[in-house]
Amino acid sequence: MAQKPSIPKGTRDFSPAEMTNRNYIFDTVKGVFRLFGFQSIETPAMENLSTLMGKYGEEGDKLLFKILNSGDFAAAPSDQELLERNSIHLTNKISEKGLRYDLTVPFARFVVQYRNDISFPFKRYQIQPVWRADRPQKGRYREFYQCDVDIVGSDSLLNEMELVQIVDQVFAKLKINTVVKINNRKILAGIAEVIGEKDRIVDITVAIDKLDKIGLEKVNEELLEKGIPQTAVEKLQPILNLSGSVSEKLAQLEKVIGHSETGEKGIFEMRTLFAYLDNLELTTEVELDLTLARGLNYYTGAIFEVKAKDAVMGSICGGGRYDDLTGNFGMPGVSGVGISFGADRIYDVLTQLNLFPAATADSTKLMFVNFGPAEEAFCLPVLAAVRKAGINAEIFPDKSKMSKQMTWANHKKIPFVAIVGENEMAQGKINLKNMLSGEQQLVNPQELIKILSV
RNA sequence: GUGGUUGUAGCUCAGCUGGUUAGAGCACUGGAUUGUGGUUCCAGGGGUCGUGGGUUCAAAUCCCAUCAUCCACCCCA
Repeated sequence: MAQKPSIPKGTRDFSPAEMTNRNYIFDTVKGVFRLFGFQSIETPAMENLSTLMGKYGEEGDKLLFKILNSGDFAAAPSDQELLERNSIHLTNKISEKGLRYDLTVPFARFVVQYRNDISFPFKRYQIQPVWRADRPQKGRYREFYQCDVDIVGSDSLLNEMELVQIVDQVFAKLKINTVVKINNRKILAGIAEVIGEKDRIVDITVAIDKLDKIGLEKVNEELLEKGIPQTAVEKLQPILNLSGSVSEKLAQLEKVIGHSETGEKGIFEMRTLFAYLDNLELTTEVELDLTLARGLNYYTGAIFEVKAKDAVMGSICGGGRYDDLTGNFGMPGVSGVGISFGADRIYDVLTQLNLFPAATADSTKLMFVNFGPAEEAFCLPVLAAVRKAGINAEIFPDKSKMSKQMTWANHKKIPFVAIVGENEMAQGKINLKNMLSGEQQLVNPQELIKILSV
């Protein structure tokens, strides 16, 4: 096969048709964000590695795309360092920038950097691509768009409530049935504390996160494998078996971890949030899921994850509260909470469920057939008038065979074609063809605009 | 990082246990219809069978390697 050009693994091109659908998602999301008082910002694709490293856990650091330093990067490391072949040390010498892994950490950096210009609480949204050096598979890309909304500088649980409302409204508009799973890192920390394995919180949460996927027995196996003592695993069992309503679950949980200060605080936060949510009219299902963990290191309070009920797909939306992210950049004591919509997974879900709207309001409505210079001269003023009336219109740029021009209009799904030749010009009229019905009618320019305006 | 799947025309794929000029549908180009697309009919162009090596009289087909791909695990949007 002849060599074909290609793009890197896990990246994609977007055709005009795909962009129409992607813009439908972005426009929907933006509309809801603005409705709740969020403002847009953008940050660069690349950040200093010092900004990104250490914020996402060990796994996250591995998945960062690093950018090779410009110039003679091979001169920087010493012979000794080159011989060591230690990738981590070497990376520090030859790369100081990386592509952003998410939008939350760059946002925290932004907040600290412009703290004097920002009036808190600061509510921003940001829709940009992020990059992860993951192995691509279904619903997983190396370049994908996140749509983030965050509030920073307020620890009110009203923010958590509004984020759930935003999720609810976005997916209601997109007509995706969803379930919002909510948990709290403080509860997870409380659990780890109570079973006497405070330092193993990551291993414990990662294991119990798999409860509905691999079942209780396998979770216990994994916990033991990771070196959690039998006694601790036993203490965990009542928590893994919790059932009932949200308040029932929380009451049972309180008996077990209530004497942990952190755990109690987590329970209080969840009670408050669910009390708020009870008073809202939500379309989406909301549940307290004590097995929800989420890998990102920086979460400290509520955590969210949203799944589409009718589609096979990982979470399409996720987020949570982070109390000290800005502290990493030298601005302690500022709490933030936010959520991120995965535009590409939402796209895949909408495709799976065939939920994209058929109407394409942004495409061409009228095309003028081109018969040559004389006809052009007649059509161009009419075309200008049509555009002035706000109607998307164009003229075929070349004088080619009519069937070619018609085929082109057809492929572009243009609903009306204006055919103007000698006969029409003699009458000062336009032959307007409806491409759906095939009907044609002779009209003057004013009538043309009137017909197309409806 | 670990395991598996698949690589044949622009796209989606067929090609049985190795056998002569490698096929189909869609797409494309031309014609039937020199001012009419979407339907129909006819004709045409387009393929180092991912790459490299091996077995064989003979390889798209069997073996090895390699690259790419998709899927699953890990982790995550």
